[in-house]
Amino acid sequence: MALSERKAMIIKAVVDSYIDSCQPISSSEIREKYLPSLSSATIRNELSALEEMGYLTQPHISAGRIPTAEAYKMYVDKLMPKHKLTKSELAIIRHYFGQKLTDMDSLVRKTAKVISEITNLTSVACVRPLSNDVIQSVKIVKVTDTVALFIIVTDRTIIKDTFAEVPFDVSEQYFEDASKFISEMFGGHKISEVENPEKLAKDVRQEYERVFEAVIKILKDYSQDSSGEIVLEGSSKILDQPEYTSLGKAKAMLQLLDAKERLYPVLSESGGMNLSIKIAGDNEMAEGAPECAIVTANYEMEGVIGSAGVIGPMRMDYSKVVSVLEYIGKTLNSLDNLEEEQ
Amino acid sequence: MALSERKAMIIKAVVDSYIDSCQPISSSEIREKYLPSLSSATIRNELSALEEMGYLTQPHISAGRIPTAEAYKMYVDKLMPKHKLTKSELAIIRHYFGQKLTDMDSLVRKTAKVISEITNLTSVACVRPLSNDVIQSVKIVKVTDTVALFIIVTDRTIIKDTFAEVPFDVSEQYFEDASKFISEMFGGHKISEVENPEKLAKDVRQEYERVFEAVIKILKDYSQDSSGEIVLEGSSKILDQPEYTSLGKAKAMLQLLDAKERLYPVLSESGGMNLSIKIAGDNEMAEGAPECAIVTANYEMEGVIGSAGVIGPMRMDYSKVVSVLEYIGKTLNSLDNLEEEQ
DNA sequence: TGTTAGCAGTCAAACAATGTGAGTGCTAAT
DNA sequence: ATTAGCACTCACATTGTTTGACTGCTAACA
Repeated sequence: MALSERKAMIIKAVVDSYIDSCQPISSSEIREKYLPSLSSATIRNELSALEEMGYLTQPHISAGRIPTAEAYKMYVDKLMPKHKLTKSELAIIRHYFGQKLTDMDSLVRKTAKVISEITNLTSVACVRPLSNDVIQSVKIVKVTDTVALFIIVTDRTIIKDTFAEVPFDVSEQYFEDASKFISEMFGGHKISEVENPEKLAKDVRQEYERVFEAVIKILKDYSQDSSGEIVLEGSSKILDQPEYTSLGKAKAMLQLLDAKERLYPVLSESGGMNLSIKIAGDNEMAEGAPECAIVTANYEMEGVIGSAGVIGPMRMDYSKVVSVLEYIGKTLNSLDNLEEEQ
Repeated sequence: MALSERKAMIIKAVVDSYIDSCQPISSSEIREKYLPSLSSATIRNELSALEEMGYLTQPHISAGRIPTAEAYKMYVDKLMPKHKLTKSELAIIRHYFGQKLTDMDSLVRKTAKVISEITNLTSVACVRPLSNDVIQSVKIVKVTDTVALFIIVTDRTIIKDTFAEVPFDVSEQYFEDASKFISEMFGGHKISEVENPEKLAKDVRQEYERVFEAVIKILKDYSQDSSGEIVLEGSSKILDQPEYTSLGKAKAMLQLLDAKERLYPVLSESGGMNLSIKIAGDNEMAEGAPECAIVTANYEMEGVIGSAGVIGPMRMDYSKVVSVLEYIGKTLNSLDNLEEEQ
C-alpha cells in the first residue's frame, strides 16, 4: 500500500517531534502540535496502520509512538525540511577556516572539529587512500649519513614521503641519479600497480636495485593501507545523546569509535554520491554496531579527496547536519579556488 | 603520628582488596583474608584511627572502608607488591614488537595499543616536543613548481619536515645554496631559540630572506606546539571500570580524553623520573578532571624520547601497570640496541 | 595498656504494595 | 470516513517494610 499524503505527514510529525524531544509522541500531541484539523482518534487509526506497515513502533503498549529506521529513511528521502544555517553557525565555520591552512592533516582535523562543534555530535573525517593516485615523480634526498627521505609526487598534488634507513652510505649524486631513473620508471603509474612490480620494471639497472626495492616497499605500504587516517572529534558527545544513557549502548558505540578502522568501509562506501546518509537497521552496519546513523559528505580541496561527517543516534537533526556538511563542502572548495579572499 | 607497622599492613589490605573488588571492606573481612591473628574489633579500632588520619573513608556509616587518595599514595610509595608478568603477557608484548618498526608514528601507536591491551585500561602515549632539540642541518628540496619541502635534522636524529607553498619559482640550485646558508645559520641552535630570530641572524643575505622567513615560521610552529602528538588507545575501556558506571563521571573522564591537549602537561611533567605515578586528589589535576590516576614512563628509542602510560581510576592495579611499563621500556631499549635479534 | 567479645544502633539496598496518569484500542454514533 | 467515549493496559513514582552488613562503644580480660 502506498503512503497517503496524510500518512506521510504523520510520519514527518513523529520524526520531527522525536528528533526534538526523544520522547514517544501520543496521538493527541500530534493533533495539538502538527495536525489540529484531525481528531486524535483519526490519528490513532493512522498510527495503527503505520505501525502495521513498519514505520512506527511503541516502547510499550500504553506509550506513544516512535519512528523505526524505516521512518527515518523515508524522512531523509522525502520529508525532511530544509535547514537554514544561523548567523552564528556560519560565523563559526568561517572562523575555523579563516586562517590559511598549512597542511592536509590540520585541514582534516579542523574540519572534524568544526563539524562536531556545530552539530554537537561526534564527527569523523578522513582522506581517501592513495592507491589510485598516479605517480608523477619520485625524489630521494640524503639527509644524514644513514637516512634518506623518499618523496613521492602524485597527480593529486599530494606529496607523501617516508623515511627509510639506508643500509649503505653513498653520495648525494647517486640519489639524484636514482631519483631520475626511478621517476621515469614509476611516472604515470598508479600506486596500486606496484603490487606487481615485475610488470613495471623488467630491467632494473643493478646499481639502483636497492633504492628500487625501498621505493617499492614504501609504495606497497601506501597501497595496502587502505584505511587512510581517520580523525574523530568529540567522542564524548556521544554521551550527551539520551539514547546512550544506558551504559551498555554507550559502550558499544564507543567501542565502534575506538576501532576506527571498522568505520572506514562505511566512510568510503558513499560511492559517487556527494552526500550519503546511512541509517543502520539492526545488522546493516558491521556486527556489534549499535543502532546508529552516519551522514558523510565527500569534499575536495587542493586536489585531495576525503570524506567528513557525523556519527550519532538515528535520532539526529538530519536537516541541520546536511546543511552544515554542504556548507563546509562549499567553503573548502572556495578556499581552494580563491585562496586569498576575504 | 607515624604509621605503625600494623597500620601500614591494614592500609595495604584495604587497598589490595579494593583494587581487586571495588567494594568497601569490613573489619571482619580484613581479619579473614589478611590478618587472621587479630580480632575484628582490634582492626576496627585501627580503622577508626586511620580514618581519622585521612587514609581511609567510608561511603556511609554502616559500610566498610575504602582508601583515600592518601592511602593510594602511601601504597605506591611503600606498600605495593612486585608483580611478575605472566607468560602470556610477555608473549603479547613480544608479539607486538616482533616485526621491525618503520616509523615513529607507528611505534607510538603500537606502544599505546599493547599497553591498553595488557592492562585493560586506557593508554596514552606521545613523543616529547621538539623545542629543545638542537638543529644540525636544514635542507630544502624543490618537489614541484610551487612546493618545497623543508627538512630539519636535529640532534635526536629525528627529522621533521613540513611542506610549504613557495610563492616564487626558483631553481633547484637556489634551494641547494639556501640550504647550506641556512644550515650554517641555525646549526647548533635549539629549535626554541627561533622565538627571537633577531638574535640568531643579524645579517640575512637578502637573496635568502624569503626562505629564511619560511624556515623561521616552521620552526616556530614546532617550538610553540608544545603538545607533540598524543595517541590514545582503548578509550572505551574507561567504561569497564566500575567507578564510571555513573554517566556523569564517565562523561567527565571522556571529555578529559577528548581534549587531549589538556593531558599534555600531566604527561610531560614527570621530570627526570623514569616512572611517574600521579594520583589526583580533588583538584590536583586540571579543573573538571575527575578523580583519576595517571601512570607514565619515559622511554627512549633511536634517540627519540617520549612517554607512555595509562590513565584510569585511582583504583587500578598499580603493581601490574608498573611492571608492564617497565618491561616495555626495556623492550624498546633493546630494540634500539640490537635491532636484529630474535 | 592493648586486646577482645558482645551488643545496640545505623543505614543502604532490596522488595512489595499501591496509586496515578498517560496513552491506546475498540465500539458505536455521526 | 471520522469522531467521541470508555474500558483497559502498563510504566513509573511513592511509600512502607524488611533485611543484613557494618560500625562504635562498653566492659571484661591478659
